Amino acid sequence: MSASSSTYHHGDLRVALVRAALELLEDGGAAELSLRAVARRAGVAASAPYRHYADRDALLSAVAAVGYQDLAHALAKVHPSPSTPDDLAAVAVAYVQFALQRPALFRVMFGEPCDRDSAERVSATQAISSYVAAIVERAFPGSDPEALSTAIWALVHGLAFLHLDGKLDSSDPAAVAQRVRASIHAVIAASASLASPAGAESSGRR
Amino acid sequence: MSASSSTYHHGDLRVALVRAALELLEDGGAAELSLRAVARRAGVAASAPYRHYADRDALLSAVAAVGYQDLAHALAKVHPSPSTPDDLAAVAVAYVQFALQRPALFRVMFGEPCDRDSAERVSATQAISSYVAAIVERAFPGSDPEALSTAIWALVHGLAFLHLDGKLDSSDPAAVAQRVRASIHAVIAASASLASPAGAESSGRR
DNA sequence: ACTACGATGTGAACGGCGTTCACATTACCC
DNA sequence: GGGTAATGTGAACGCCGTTCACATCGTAGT
Repeated sequence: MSASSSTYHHGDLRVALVRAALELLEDGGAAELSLRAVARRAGVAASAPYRHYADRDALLSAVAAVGYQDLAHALAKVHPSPSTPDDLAAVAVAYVQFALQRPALFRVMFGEPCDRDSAERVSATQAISSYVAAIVERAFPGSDPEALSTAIWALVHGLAFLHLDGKLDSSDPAAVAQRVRASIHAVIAASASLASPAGAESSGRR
Repeated sequence: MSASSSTYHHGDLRVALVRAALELLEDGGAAELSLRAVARRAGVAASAPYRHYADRDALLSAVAAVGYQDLAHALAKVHPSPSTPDDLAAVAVAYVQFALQRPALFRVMFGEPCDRDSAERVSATQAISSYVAAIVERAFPGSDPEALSTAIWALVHGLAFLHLDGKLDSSDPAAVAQRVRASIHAVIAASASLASPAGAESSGRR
């Protein structure tokens, strides 16, 4: 914005760098995301970012934090408070679509052995985890929320990565969505049958 | 081996490079895996690898191919022909353990936007896919093998990545195994109840 | 208003990287 | 043995992350 155009001390390099990095991620692979390229795009010298970020990983963590917020927003937009199996499937489709539409950002968020200590990352992870757990508890009140939410998060996350890496065909978005829904519905049917004590013999327990 | 020790044209640089790369991956992060470091470890000039591999990605693909074989071997060792839900859970635990024990190699295999055209990678992917599908068909003959095997592969793959990235605690191997088993059993119970509602043999727990 | 100081940006430099190219060396075929 | 293709070498290019001395700017204290 023009708010900072008159300053020769760039104004707000900290956020400008994150924005430049996001722009590079959008229209180019993650391979082209170098500190020097980000600085170039922001119009500063290659050494300027070090006044605001300790190293490249610190900037990447800030970028990832924005990614987590965007992902959370994309999921929330599907349904404010998902509480049925179909809601859950829709959220899962949105998760995978986010990964496929912004693959480079998704890899920055999840792909690399990043800083575990980054508070932003840890809290974002817990946010996702509790978000999934909340859906599971609403949709399947009788189930073990711990195991079921872990399983569902892993299932959705795995679907995203397998499509991203070309292990599953991602050329047709509709087919991808259908595949995600089919996978989710399998898990969902299971938990439903376990939650309702009516068909006791169907669960095969004990 | 000493078989190639007398040749000044190194003998078999092609496989020596892959072996050097694997050694570097084992006792160092994936970050230290540079072509120059691999060449150094193999005792040749930095440009020598280009006589055998088009570029760095080509060498990485060869390394990944070995990783796929190792993974297949590790899974087969758990059970030669898994056909019950418990067998499937054990295979899933082995999959996640492979990822945690050889994280750098696992990332090379699955992490990056690698060459899709590499025949080795494609066939290895199909091998894993059909392997999972075969287990599913044996264990759940009445189910939709397509959807169910996709879901299970994604579930296991997602569990591996979430542990690898620290999104799930991986400090205690036993706890990890328990978590994997719990997740798998949820899905398994569902498909079993769906596949064979009549013959409810006790397939729930070990 | 002037000055001193801390915050911010610059440019050059270091070593490492992937990759290329001309050149040297070796293995193999006739 | 001599020619040829395969294989390894060393230097070079441009890019990378990172550091450091230095320049520039906003601002607080007087």
